[in-house]
Amino acid sequence: MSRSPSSSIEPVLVPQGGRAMCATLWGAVLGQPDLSDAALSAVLAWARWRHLASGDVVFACQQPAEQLFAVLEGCVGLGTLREGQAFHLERSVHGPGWLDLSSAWVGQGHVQDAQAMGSALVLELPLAALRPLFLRYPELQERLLLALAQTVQKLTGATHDLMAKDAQKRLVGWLLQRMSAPAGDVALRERKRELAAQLAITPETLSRLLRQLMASGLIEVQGYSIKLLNLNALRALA
Amino acid sequence: MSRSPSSSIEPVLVPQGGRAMCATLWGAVLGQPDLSDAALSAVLAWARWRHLASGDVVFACQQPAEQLFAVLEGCVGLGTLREGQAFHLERSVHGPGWLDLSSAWVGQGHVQDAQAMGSALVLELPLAALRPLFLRYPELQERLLLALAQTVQKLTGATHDLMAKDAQKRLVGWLLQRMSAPAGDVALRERKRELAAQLAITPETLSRLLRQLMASGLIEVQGYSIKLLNLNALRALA
DNA sequence: CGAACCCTTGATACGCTTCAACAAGAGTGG
DNA sequence: CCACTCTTGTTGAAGCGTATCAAGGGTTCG
Repeated sequence: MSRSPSSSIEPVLVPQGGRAMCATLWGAVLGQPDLSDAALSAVLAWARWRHLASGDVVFACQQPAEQLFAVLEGCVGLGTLREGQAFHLERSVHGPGWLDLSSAWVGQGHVQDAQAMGSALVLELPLAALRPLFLRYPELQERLLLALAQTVQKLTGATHDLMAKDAQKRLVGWLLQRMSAPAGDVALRERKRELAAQLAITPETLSRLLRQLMASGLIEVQGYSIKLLNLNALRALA
Repeated sequence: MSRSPSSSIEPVLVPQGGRAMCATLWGAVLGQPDLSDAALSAVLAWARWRHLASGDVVFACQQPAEQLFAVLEGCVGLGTLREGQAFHLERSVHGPGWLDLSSAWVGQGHVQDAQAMGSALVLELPLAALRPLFLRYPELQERLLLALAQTVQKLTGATHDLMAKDAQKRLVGWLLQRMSAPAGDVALRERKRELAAQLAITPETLSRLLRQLMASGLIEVQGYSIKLLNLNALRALA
Protein backbone atom coordinates (compact mmCIF):
# COMPACT_ATOMS: atom_id res chain seq x y z
CA MET A 1 0.00 0.00 0.00
CA SER A 2 1.29 3.42 -0.91
CA ARG A 3 2.38 5.54 1.97
CA SER A 4 3.03 8.96 0.66
CA PRO A 5 2.77 10.85 3.96
CA SER A 6 5.68 9.06 5.54
CA SER A 7 7.99 10.74 3.07
CA SER A 8 7.34 14.02 4.81
CA ILE A 9 8.25 12.45 8.12
CA GLU A 10 11.67 11.27 6.96
CA PRO A 11 14.72 13.00 8.41
CA VAL A 12 14.79 16.51 7.02
CA LEU A 13 17.50 17.49 4.59
CA VAL A 14 19.98 19.47 6.57
CA PRO A 15 20.82 22.50 4.45
CA GLN A 16 24.21 21.53 3.06
CA GLY A 17 25.11 24.97 1.88
CA GLY A 18 24.28 26.39 5.29
CA ARG A 19 23.27 30.01 5.02
CA ALA A 20 23.10 29.93 1.24
CA MET A 21 20.38 27.35 1.12
CA CYS A 22 18.52 28.90 3.98
CA ALA A 23 18.55 32.19 2.14
CA THR A 24 16.95 30.55 -0.84
CA LEU A 25 14.20 29.05 1.26
CA TRP A 26 13.83 32.28 3.11
CA GLY A 27 13.37 34.11 -0.15
CA ALA A 28 10.51 31.78 -0.93
CA VAL A 29 8.84 32.77 2.32
CA LEU A 30 8.99 36.44 1.46
CA GLY A 31 7.54 35.86 -1.97
CA GLN A 32 8.23 36.96 -5.49
CA PRO A 33 9.96 38.91 -6.85
CA ASP A 34 13.01 38.30 -4.68
CA LEU A 35 13.99 41.06 -2.34
CA SER A 36 17.28 42.82 -2.92
CA ASP A 37 20.33 40.97 -1.59
CA ALA A 38 20.99 43.83 0.78
CA ALA A 39 17.57 43.58 2.39
CA LEU A 40 17.69 39.81 2.52
CA SER A 41 21.04 39.59 4.22
CA ALA A 42 20.14 42.38 6.63
CA VAL A 43 17.15 40.37 7.73
CA LEU A 44 19.08 37.12 7.83
CA ALA A 45 21.66 38.68 10.11
CA TRP A 46 19.04 38.71 12.86
CA ALA A 47 17.43 35.42 12.04
CA ARG A 48 17.83 32.36 14.16
CA TRP A 49 16.97 28.95 12.83
CA ARG A 50 16.01 25.94 14.81
CA HIS A 51 16.04 22.33 13.81
CA LEU A 52 13.06 20.51 15.23
CA ALA A 53 12.31 16.85 15.64
CA SER A 54 8.83 15.42 15.39
CA GLY A 55 6.74 16.58 18.32
CA ASP A 56 8.96 19.46 19.36
CA VAL A 57 7.11 22.52 20.52
CA VAL A 58 7.82 25.67 18.49
CA PHE A 59 5.89 27.96 20.81
CA ALA A 60 3.19 27.56 23.39
CA CYS A 61 -0.09 29.31 23.98
CA GLN A 62 0.10 32.47 26.12
CA GLN A 63 3.86 32.47 25.92
CA PRO A 64 5.00 36.04 25.17
CA ALA A 65 5.46 36.53 21.43
CA GLU A 66 8.30 38.73 20.29
CA GLN A 67 9.31 37.01 17.09
CA LEU A 68 7.98 36.25 13.67
CA PHE A 69 7.99 32.55 12.87
CA ALA A 70 8.43 30.92 9.51
CA VAL A 71 8.65 27.29 8.46
CA LEU A 72 11.49 26.79 6.00
CA GLU A 73 11.13 23.07 5.63
CA GLY A 74 8.89 20.35 6.92
CA CYS A 75 5.50 20.87 8.48
CA VAL A 76 4.37 22.52 11.70
CA GLY A 77 0.92 22.19 13.20
CA LEU A 78 -1.04 24.91 14.94
CA GLY A 79 -3.57 23.90 17.56
CA THR A 80 -3.97 23.11 21.22
CA LEU A 81 -1.54 21.12 23.28
CA ARG A 82 -3.42 19.26 25.99
CA GLU A 83 -1.45 17.44 28.61
CA GLY A 84 -2.09 13.76 28.79
CA GLN A 85 -3.83 13.75 25.43
CA ALA A 86 -2.84 14.04 21.83
CA PHE A 87 -2.16 17.40 20.23
CA HIS A 88 -5.37 18.87 18.89
CA LEU A 89 -4.47 20.04 15.39
CA GLU A 90 -6.35 22.94 13.83
CA ARG A 91 -4.20 24.12 10.98
CA SER A 92 -0.87 23.08 9.54
CA VAL A 93 1.81 25.04 7.74
CA HIS A 94 4.05 23.40 5.17
CA GLY A 95 7.40 25.00 4.50
CA PRO A 96 8.30 27.31 3.09
CA GLY A 97 5.73 29.66 4.56
CA TRP A 98 4.92 31.91 7.46
CA LEU A 99 3.90 30.20 10.66
CA ASP A 100 2.90 33.11 12.88
CA LEU A 101 3.22 36.70 11.76
CA SER A 102 0.50 38.23 13.88
CA SER A 103 1.23 37.46 17.53
CA ALA A 104 4.43 39.45 17.77
CA TRP A 105 2.77 42.57 16.39
CA VAL A 106 -0.11 42.43 18.80
CA GLY A 107 2.32 41.76 21.63
CA GLN A 108 -0.04 39.81 23.82
CA GLY A 109 1.37 36.33 23.64
CA HIS A 110 0.55 33.45 21.35
CA VAL A 111 -3.02 32.35 20.86
CA GLN A 112 -2.22 28.79 19.85
CA ASP A 113 0.37 26.11 20.42
CA ALA A 114 2.68 25.11 17.59
CA GLN A 115 4.24 21.68 17.32
CA ALA A 116 6.44 20.14 14.65
CA MET A 117 4.71 17.39 12.69
CA GLY A 118 7.82 15.50 11.69
CA SER A 119 11.23 17.07 11.37
CA ALA A 120 11.15 20.72 10.48
CA LEU A 121 13.36 23.73 10.06
CA VAL A 122 11.92 26.83 11.64
CA LEU A 123 13.16 30.39 11.45
CA GLU A 124 12.69 32.98 14.17
CA LEU A 125 12.93 36.70 13.59
CA PRO A 126 12.90 39.10 16.56
CA LEU A 127 10.48 41.89 15.74
CA ALA A 128 12.40 44.43 17.80
CA ALA A 129 15.49 43.85 15.67
CA LEU A 130 13.44 44.07 12.52
CA ARG A 131 11.78 47.42 13.15
CA PRO A 132 14.82 49.57 12.32
CA LEU A 133 15.21 47.70 9.05
CA PHE A 134 11.78 48.78 7.88
CA LEU A 135 13.01 52.35 7.50
CA ARG A 136 15.86 51.28 5.29
CA TYR A 137 14.00 48.63 3.35
CA PRO A 138 10.34 49.61 3.01
CA GLU A 139 9.78 46.73 0.56
CA LEU A 140 10.29 44.44 3.50
CA GLN A 141 7.40 45.87 5.42
CA GLU A 142 5.24 45.65 2.37
CA ARG A 143 5.99 41.95 2.02
CA LEU A 144 4.90 41.39 5.58
CA LEU A 145 1.71 43.35 4.95
CA LEU A 146 0.98 41.24 1.93
CA ALA A 147 1.62 38.02 3.81
CA LEU A 148 -0.66 39.13 6.64
CA ALA A 149 -3.35 40.12 4.18
CA GLN A 150 -3.16 36.71 2.56
CA THR A 151 -3.47 35.08 5.95
CA VAL A 152 -6.59 37.12 6.63
CA GLN A 153 -8.11 36.02 3.36
CA LYS A 154 -7.30 32.39 4.02
CA LEU A 155 -8.79 32.53 7.49
CA THR A 156 -11.85 34.33 6.22
CA GLY A 157 -12.34 31.54 3.73
CA ALA A 158 -11.88 28.96 6.42
CA THR A 159 -14.49 30.46 8.73
CA HIS A 160 -16.86 30.84 5.81
CA ASP A 161 -16.45 27.17 4.95
CA LEU A 162 -17.06 26.17 8.55
CA MET A 163 -20.19 28.27 8.82
CA ALA A 164 -21.75 27.58 5.45
CA LYS A 165 -20.56 24.22 4.12
CA ASP A 166 -21.08 20.72 5.39
CA ALA A 167 -18.28 18.20 5.67
CA GLN A 168 -18.69 16.79 2.19
CA LYS A 169 -18.52 20.19 0.54
CA ARG A 170 -15.41 21.06 2.53
CA LEU A 171 -13.73 17.81 1.54
CA VAL A 172 -14.55 18.17 -2.16
CA GLY A 173 -13.41 21.78 -2.09
CA TRP A 174 -10.16 20.74 -0.49
CA LEU A 175 -9.60 18.00 -3.08
CA LEU A 176 -10.26 20.37 -5.98
CA GLN A 177 -7.94 22.99 -4.59
CA ARG A 178 -5.13 20.53 -4.10
CA MET A 179 -5.54 18.78 -7.41
CA SER A 180 -2.36 19.05 -9.45
CA ALA A 181 -2.63 18.75 -13.22
CA PRO A 182 -5.94 18.89 -15.04
CA ALA A 183 -5.67 15.14 -14.90
CA GLY A 184 -6.97 15.28 -11.35
CA ASP A 185 -4.61 13.33 -9.16
CA VAL A 186 -4.21 14.13 -5.50
CA ALA A 187 -1.36 12.60 -3.53
CA LEU A 188 -1.90 13.11 0.17
CA ARG A 189 1.14 14.56 1.87
CA GLU A 190 -0.32 14.08 5.32
CA ARG A 191 -1.94 11.41 7.38
CA LYS A 192 -5.66 11.13 6.94
CA ARG A 193 -6.23 12.11 10.53
CA GLU A 194 -4.45 15.38 9.87
CA LEU A 195 -6.53 15.99 6.80
CA ALA A 196 -9.61 15.31 8.88
CA ALA A 197 -8.42 17.79 11.49
CA GLN A 198 -7.96 20.47 8.86
CA LEU A 199 -11.48 19.87 7.61
CA ALA A 200 -12.75 19.94 11.19
CA ILE A 201 -14.20 16.46 11.08
CA THR A 202 -13.29 13.16 12.72
CA PRO A 203 -11.21 10.54 10.91
CA GLU A 204 -14.23 8.26 10.95
CA THR A 205 -16.34 10.76 9.08
CA LEU A 206 -13.57 11.37 6.56
CA SER A 207 -13.34 7.67 5.88
CA ARG A 208 -17.07 7.44 5.34
CA LEU A 209 -17.13 10.47 3.07
CA LEU A 210 -14.37 9.09 0.87
CA ARG A 211 -16.16 5.78 0.62
CA GLN A 212 -19.37 7.56 -0.25
CA LEU A 213 -17.76 9.62 -3.02
CA MET A 214 -16.09 6.48 -4.30
CA ALA A 215 -19.44 4.68 -4.39
CA SER A 216 -20.85 7.55 -6.46
CA GLY A 217 -18.03 7.06 -8.95
CA LEU A 218 -16.71 10.57 -8.44
CA ILE A 219 -13.31 9.62 -7.07
CA GLU A 220 -11.05 6.64 -6.74
CA VAL A 221 -9.13 6.09 -3.53
CA GLN A 222 -6.06 3.91 -3.23
CA GLY A 223 -4.27 4.39 0.04
CA TYR A 224 -2.89 7.89 0.00
CA SER A 225 -3.54 8.69 -3.62
CA ILE A 226 -6.91 9.90 -4.81
CA LYS A 227 -8.05 10.22 -8.40
CA LEU A 228 -10.75 12.73 -9.24
CA LEU A 229 -12.82 11.08 -11.94
CA ASN A 230 -15.58 13.60 -12.61
CA LEU A 231 -14.41 17.14 -12.10
CA ASN A 232 -17.62 18.81 -13.20
CA ALA A 233 -19.75 16.81 -10.84
CA LEU A 234 -17.30 17.48 -8.01
CA ARG A 235 -17.34 21.21 -8.69
CA ALA A 236 -21.12 21.11 -8.63
CA LEU A 237 -20.99 19.49 -5.22
CA ALA A 238 -18.75 22.15 -3.70
CA MET B 1 -40.57 45.70 25.95
CA SER B 2 -37.09 47.21 25.66
CA ARG B 3 -35.84 47.58 22.14
CA SER B 4 -32.24 48.53 22.38
CA PRO B 5 -31.15 47.45 18.88
CA SER B 6 -33.44 49.91 17.13
CA SER B 7 -31.34 52.74 18.47
CA SER B 8 -28.51 51.65 16.19
CA ILE B 9 -30.89 51.75 13.26
CA GLU B 10 -31.91 55.36 13.80
CA PRO B 11 -30.77 57.94 11.26
CA VAL B 12 -27.03 58.34 11.64
CA LEU B 13 -25.62 61.60 12.93
CA VAL B 14 -24.33 63.45 9.95
CA PRO B 15 -20.92 64.80 10.93
CA GLN B 16 -21.72 68.44 11.60
CA GLY B 17 -18.15 69.59 11.63
CA GLY B 18 -17.50 67.85 8.33
CA ARG B 19 -13.86 66.93 7.97
CA ALA B 20 -13.05 67.77 11.56
CA MET B 21 -15.37 65.18 13.00
CA CYS B 22 -14.42 62.63 10.42
CA ALA B 23 -10.80 63.11 11.35
CA THR B 24 -11.59 62.33 14.96
CA LEU B 25 -13.41 59.14 14.05
CA TRP B 26 -10.72 58.29 11.59
CA GLY B 27 -8.13 58.66 14.31
CA ALA B 28 -10.05 56.09 16.31
CA VAL B 29 -9.75 53.65 13.44
CA LEU B 30 -5.99 53.99 13.30
CA GLY B 31 -5.64 53.44 17.02
CA GLN B 32 -3.77 55.02 19.88
CA PRO B 33 -1.67 57.01 20.26
CA ASP B 34 -2.95 59.42 17.63
CA LEU B 35 -0.86 59.79 14.51
CA SER B 36 0.77 63.11 13.78
CA ASP B 37 -1.51 65.72 12.24
CA ALA B 38 0.66 65.74 9.17
CA ALA B 39 0.24 62.04 8.57
CA LEU B 40 -3.46 62.13 9.34
CA SER B 41 -4.28 64.93 6.96
CA ALA B 42 -2.08 63.46 4.24
CA VAL B 43 -4.14 60.31 4.45
CA LEU B 44 -7.42 62.15 4.69
CA ALA B 45 -6.60 64.07 1.51
CA TRP B 46 -7.08 60.86 -0.41
CA ALA B 47 -9.99 59.52 1.56
CA ARG B 48 -13.51 59.39 0.23
CA TRP B 49 -16.44 58.89 2.54
CA ARG B 50 -19.78 57.50 1.67
CA HIS B 51 -23.04 57.80 3.47
CA LEU B 52 -24.97 54.59 3.33
CA ALA B 53 -28.59 53.77 4.03
CA SER B 54 -29.70 50.48 5.47
CA GLY B 55 -29.17 47.73 2.94
CA ASP B 56 -26.76 49.61 0.71
CA VAL B 57 -23.95 47.50 -0.68
CA VAL B 58 -20.47 48.67 0.28
CA PHE B 59 -18.68 46.23 -1.97
CA ALA B 60 -19.53 42.98 -3.63
CA CYS B 61 -17.79 39.65 -3.83
CA GLN B 62 -15.25 39.28 -6.67
CA GLN B 63 -15.44 42.97 -7.40
CA PRO B 64 -11.87 44.25 -7.85
CA ALA B 65 -10.52 45.61 -4.58
CA GLU B 66 -8.26 48.62 -4.74
CA GLN B 67 -9.22 50.40 -1.55
CA LEU B 68 -9.06 49.98 2.16
CA PHE B 69 -12.46 50.19 3.82
CA ALA B 70 -13.25 51.48 7.28
CA VAL B 71 -16.53 51.97 9.10
CA LEU B 72 -16.59 55.33 10.84
CA GLU B 73 -20.08 55.12 12.19
CA GLY B 74 -22.91 52.64 12.18
CA CYS B 75 -22.58 48.96 11.44
CA VAL B 76 -21.70 47.06 8.29
CA GLY B 77 -22.20 43.35 7.81
CA LEU B 78 -19.86 40.99 5.98
CA GLY B 79 -21.31 37.90 4.38
CA THR B 80 -22.93 36.62 1.23
CA LEU B 81 -25.50 38.48 -0.80
CA ARG B 82 -27.85 35.99 -2.45
CA GLU B 83 -30.32 37.28 -4.95
CA GLY B 84 -33.92 36.63 -4.05
CA GLN B 85 -33.02 35.76 -0.48
CA ALA B 86 -31.94 37.61 2.60
CA PHE B 87 -28.34 38.64 3.13
CA HIS B 88 -26.40 35.85 4.79
CA LEU B 89 -24.50 37.58 7.59
CA GLU B 90 -21.20 36.15 8.79
CA ARG B 91 -19.50 38.94 10.65
CA SER B 92 -20.37 42.54 11.45
CA VAL B 93 -18.17 45.55 12.01
CA HIS B 94 -19.27 48.37 14.28
CA GLY B 95 -17.73 51.78 13.69
CA PRO B 96 -15.20 53.00 14.23
CA GLY B 97 -13.13 50.13 12.90
CA TRP B 98 -11.61 48.59 9.81
CA LEU B 99 -13.97 46.81 7.48
CA ASP B 100 -11.62 45.27 4.93
CA LEU B 101 -7.90 45.83 5.01
CA SER B 102 -6.77 42.68 3.31
CA SER B 103 -8.43 42.47 -0.10
CA ALA B 104 -6.74 45.50 -1.61
CA TRP B 105 -3.29 44.20 -0.67
CA VAL B 106 -3.85 40.82 -2.20
CA GLY B 107 -5.31 42.48 -5.27
CA GLN B 108 -7.60 39.68 -6.30
CA GLY B 109 -11.01 41.13 -5.59
CA HIS B 110 -13.19 40.90 -2.53
CA VAL B 111 -13.95 37.58 -0.94
CA GLN B 112 -17.20 38.61 0.70
CA ASP B 113 -20.06 40.99 0.19
CA ALA B 114 -20.49 43.94 2.53
CA GLN B 115 -23.84 45.53 3.26
CA ALA B 116 -24.82 48.33 5.59
CA MET B 117 -26.91 47.18 8.55
CA GLY B 118 -28.70 50.43 9.17
CA SER B 119 -27.29 53.82 8.24
CA ALA B 120 -23.53 53.94 8.21
CA LEU B 121 -20.64 56.15 7.32
CA VAL B 122 -17.92 54.33 5.43
CA LEU B 123 -14.50 55.56 4.41
CA GLU B 124 -12.61 54.42 1.34
CA LEU B 125 -8.88 54.76 0.90
CA PRO B 126 -7.27 53.99 -2.46
CA LEU B 127 -4.24 51.84 -1.80
CA ALA B 128 -2.37 53.17 -4.82
CA ALA B 129 -2.59 56.70 -3.45
CA LEU B 130 -1.51 55.50 -0.05
CA ARG B 131 1.66 53.72 -1.06
CA PRO B 132 3.79 56.86 -1.57
CA LEU B 133 2.74 58.03 1.88
CA PHE B 134 4.28 55.02 3.53
CA LEU B 135 7.74 56.28 2.70
CA ARG B 136 7.10 59.61 4.35
CA TYR B 137 5.10 58.28 7.30
CA PRO B 138 6.35 54.83 8.27
CA GLU B 139 4.16 54.91 11.39
CA LEU B 140 1.19 54.69 9.09
CA GLN B 141 2.29 51.39 7.65
CA GLU B 142 2.93 50.06 11.10
CA ARG B 143 -0.62 50.91 12.16
CA LEU B 144 -1.96 48.96 9.23
CA LEU B 145 0.27 46.04 10.09
CA LEU B 146 -1.00 46.07 13.65
CA ALA B 147 -4.61 46.25 12.53
CA LEU B 148 -4.09 43.34 10.16
CA ALA B 149 -2.39 41.34 12.86
CA GLN B 150 -5.31 41.94 15.20
CA THR B 151 -7.69 40.81 12.49
CA VAL B 152 -5.70 37.62 12.10
CA GLN B 153 -5.89 36.95 15.81
CA LYS B 154 -9.62 37.58 15.91
CA LEU B 155 -10.24 35.29 12.96
CA THR B 156 -8.01 32.62 14.45
CA GLY B 157 -10.09 32.78 17.61
CA ALA B 158 -13.28 32.57 15.60
CA THR B 159 -12.21 29.47 13.69
CA HIS B 160 -11.02 27.88 16.92
CA ASP B 161 -14.40 28.50 18.51
CA LEU B 162 -16.20 27.04 15.53
CA MET B 163 -14.04 23.94 15.52
CA ALA B 164 -13.85 23.24 19.23
CA LYS B 165 -16.86 24.74 20.99
CA ASP B 166 -20.53 23.94 20.78
CA ALA B 167 -23.20 26.59 20.44
CA GLN B 168 -23.73 27.06 24.17
CA LYS B 169 -20.06 27.64 24.84
CA ARG B 170 -19.85 30.16 22.03
CA LEU B 171 -22.87 32.01 23.33
CA VAL B 172 -21.62 32.14 26.91
CA GLY B 173 -18.19 33.23 25.71
CA TRP B 174 -19.77 35.99 23.69
CA LEU B 175 -21.85 37.15 26.64
CA LEU B 176 -18.85 37.23 28.94
CA GLN B 177 -16.76 39.15 26.45
CA ARG B 178 -19.42 41.74 25.89
CA MET B 179 -20.33 42.17 29.54
CA SER B 180 -19.74 45.76 30.60
CA ALA B 181 -19.15 46.43 34.29
CA PRO B 182 -18.35 43.65 36.75
CA ALA B 183 -22.06 43.89 37.49
CA GLY B 184 -22.72 41.76 34.43
CA ASP B 185 -25.27 43.51 32.29
CA VAL B 186 -25.36 43.00 28.55
CA ALA B 187 -27.46 45.29 26.39
CA LEU B 188 -27.80 43.85 22.91
CA ARG B 189 -26.99 46.38 20.23
CA GLU B 190 -28.14 44.11 17.44
CA ARG B 191 -31.12 42.03 16.57
CA LYS B 192 -31.08 38.56 17.93
CA ARG B 193 -30.94 37.09 14.46
CA GLU B 194 -27.72 38.98 13.86
CA LEU B 195 -26.28 37.72 17.09
CA ALA B 196 -27.25 34.22 16.05
CA ALA B 197 -25.52 34.71 12.70
CA GLN B 198 -22.33 35.81 14.43
CA LEU B 199 -22.43 32.71 16.59
CA ALA B 200 -23.11 30.59 13.51
CA ILE B 201 -26.38 29.20 14.82
CA THR B 202 -30.03 29.69 13.86
CA PRO B 203 -32.26 32.18 15.69
CA GLU B 204 -34.33 29.26 16.94
CA THR B 205 -31.33 27.67 18.57
CA LEU B 206 -30.32 30.96 20.14
CA SER B 207 -33.76 31.36 21.63
CA ARG B 208 -33.65 27.87 23.07
CA LEU B 209 -30.18 28.36 24.49
CA LEU B 210 -31.17 31.59 26.22
CA ARG B 211 -34.21 29.91 27.68
CA GLN B 212 -32.09 27.02 28.83
CA LEU B 213 -29.56 29.28 30.53
CA MET B 214 -32.40 31.20 32.11
CA ALA B 215 -33.93 28.00 33.43
CA SER B 216 -30.57 27.13 35.02
CA GLY B 217 -30.64 30.45 36.82
CA LEU B 218 -27.42 31.62 35.17
CA ILE B 219 -28.86 34.58 33.28
CA GLU B 220 -31.98 36.70 33.16
CA VAL B 221 -33.36 37.79 29.81
CA GLN B 222 -35.76 40.68 29.30
CA GLY B 223 -36.13 41.61 25.67
CA TYR B 224 -32.79 42.94 24.54
CA SER B 225 -31.13 43.19 27.92
CA ILE B 226 -29.49 40.24 29.56
CA LYS B 227 -28.28 40.00 33.14
CA LEU B 228 -25.48 37.59 33.96
CA LEU B 229 -26.34 36.24 37.39
CA ASN B 230 -23.57 33.74 38.09
CA LEU B 231 -20.31 34.73 36.48
CA ASN B 232 -18.26 31.89 37.87
CA ALA B 233 -20.63 29.24 36.65
CA LEU B 234 -20.77 30.92 33.25
CA ARG B 235 -17.00 31.03 33.00
CA ALA B 236 -16.87 27.36 33.87
CA LEU B 237 -19.28 26.64 31.02
CA ALA B 238 -17.15 28.43 28.42
C1' DC C 1 5.47 -13.51 17.16
C1' DG C 2 3.34 -9.55 19.63
C1' DA C 3 2.85 -4.52 20.02
C1' DA C 4 1.75 -0.26 18.15
C1' DC C 5 -0.24 2.43 14.85
C1' DC C 6 -3.49 3.77 11.20
C1' DC C 7 -7.57 3.25 8.90
C1' DT C 8 -12.11 1.32 8.45
C1' DT C 9 -16.80 -0.12 9.62
C1' DG C 10 -21.03 -0.43 12.39
C1' DA C 11 -24.35 0.99 16.05
C1' DT C 12 -25.89 4.53 18.68
C1' DA C 13 -26.43 9.19 20.57
C1' DC C 14 -26.56 13.99 20.49
C1' DG C 15 -26.60 18.72 18.68
C1' DC C 16 -28.41 21.51 15.71
C1' DT C 17 -31.32 22.66 11.67
C1' DT C 18 -35.54 22.74 9.32
C1' DC C 19 -40.29 23.42 8.91
C1' DA C 20 -44.54 25.01 10.62
C1' DA C 21 -47.38 27.52 13.66
C1' DC C 22 -48.12 31.31 16.72
C1' DA C 23 -47.75 35.56 19.75
C1' DA C 24 -46.41 40.33 20.23
C1' DG C 25 -45.36 44.86 18.65
C1' DA C 26 -44.72 48.48 14.75
C1' DG C 27 -46.20 50.71 10.81
C1' DT C 28 -50.00 51.75 7.49
C1' DG C 29 -54.20 53.09 5.57
C1' DG C 30 -59.16 53.05 5.63
C1' DC D 1 -59.79 53.96 15.99
C1' DC D 2 -59.50 49.41 14.09
C1' DA D 3 -58.16 45.97 10.77
C1' DC D 4 -54.19 44.63 8.10
C1' DT D 5 -49.62 43.37 7.26
C1' DC D 6 -44.74 42.97 8.19
C1' DT D 7 -41.16 41.88 11.20
C1' DT D 8 -39.19 39.59 15.20
C1' DG D 9 -38.93 36.29 18.44
C1' DT D 10 -40.68 31.92 20.48
C1' DT D 11 -42.05 27.12 20.70
C1' DG D 12 -42.74 22.26 19.15
C1' DA D 13 -41.94 18.05 16.20
C1' DA D 14 -39.23 15.74 13.02
C1' DG D 15 -34.99 14.81 10.60
C1' DC D 16 -30.23 15.28 9.11
C1' DG D 17 -25.32 15.43 9.92
C1' DT D 18 -21.66 14.39 12.60
C1' DA D 19 -19.51 12.68 16.91
C1' DT D 20 -18.68 8.94 19.94
C1' DC D 21 -17.78 4.35 21.24
C1' DA D 22 -16.41 -0.22 20.21
C1' DA D 23 -14.45 -3.71 17.32
C1' DG D 24 -11.64 -5.53 13.59
C1' DG D 25 -8.09 -5.63 9.71
C1' DG D 26 -3.76 -4.19 7.62
C1' DT D 27 0.94 -2.73 8.05
C1' DT D 28 5.37 -1.88 10.31
C1' DC D 29 8.78 -2.78 13.55
C1' DG D 30 11.16 -4.67 17.38
